Amino acid sequence: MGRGVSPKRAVKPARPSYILDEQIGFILRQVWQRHATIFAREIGINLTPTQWAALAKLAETGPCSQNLLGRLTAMDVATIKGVIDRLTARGLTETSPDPEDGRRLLVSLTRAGQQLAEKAAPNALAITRETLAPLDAKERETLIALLDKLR
Amino acid sequence: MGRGVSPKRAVKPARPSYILDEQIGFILRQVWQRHATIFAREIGINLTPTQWAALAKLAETGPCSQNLLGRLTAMDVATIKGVIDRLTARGLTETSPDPEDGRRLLVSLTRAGQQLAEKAAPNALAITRETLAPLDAKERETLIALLDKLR
DNA sequence: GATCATTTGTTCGTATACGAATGATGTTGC
DNA sequence: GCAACATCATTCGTATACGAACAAATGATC
Repeated sequence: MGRGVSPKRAVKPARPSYILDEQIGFILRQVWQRHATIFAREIGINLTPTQWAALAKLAETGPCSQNLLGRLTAMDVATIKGVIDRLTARGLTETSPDPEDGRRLLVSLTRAGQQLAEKAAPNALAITRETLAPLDAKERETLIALLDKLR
Repeated sequence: MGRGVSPKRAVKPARPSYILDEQIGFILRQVWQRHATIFAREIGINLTPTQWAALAKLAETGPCSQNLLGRLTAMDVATIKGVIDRLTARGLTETSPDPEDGRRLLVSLTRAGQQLAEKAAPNALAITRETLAPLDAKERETLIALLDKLR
């Protein structure tokens, strides 16, 4: 049925209106996956991207409260707690109550955490480079600028 | 130590070499997060981006094996199994052994799944539009082209 | 200074993610 | 036909993610 009805335009080829592979969400997911793969291979020590974000941010800004660290690293309060719990269990971070605010939990790097952050930073930079390797300098700049508008 | 050694260039201002917010991985994470937030608000039905990817792909290509569906939607075999299990429990997909290959588990949309996919597709397109709303047409095109190189 | 709203942190429940190990089934080479 | 290999699916363990509900501490307001 529906075959040869009219010579005018027949039935629409029924091209599905939604193509997953063309959607920005799916593309972002795949690009992130590729980056995560590169990260796992190159970071050297046993660290996830999230754990590294927390360590790097602590190294960058010094000790801060757990929730603030979560905001600085774009993590939910529940997520940052899990991350810090695991880093603390590994002796890379330590926590103490904030004397100035009884609600806050101050998070800081241990010496081991500091040393690891220093050791891993070059690898992390290499990961950034390798992720962007398919692009030339101008393309990299353009991409970052465009993504910045979508943050 | 190292203080006032030479008047030539003194001590480097110790600007940390690794700035989290400038790294492509962190930027990608934040952009993805914004997209996920838009998705959750706009998709209408109770669906995660991953679940929608599975439904949309099934609607696009018809029934296929669970692992192939996972590859088409960029999911690990363990992940796609969880997704299909939950979609099947909700009556949106169904599975059956492949008569041609005893290893395969054929996944297909139920009628309810089909109807939901049709109903959600416009919302999904709107999500894509809203995610890219901060960019004009040319910028959108450029961004997609650059991200495609990084997939 | 008592009340109310905010902030901080914890916990629970659900849903991705993915590496690794395992077992069942297919395919290929010989 | 069978041995080596690849593919498919399941399961386990660990680690994000995040909404929601909760309790403790703080701040704002009158």
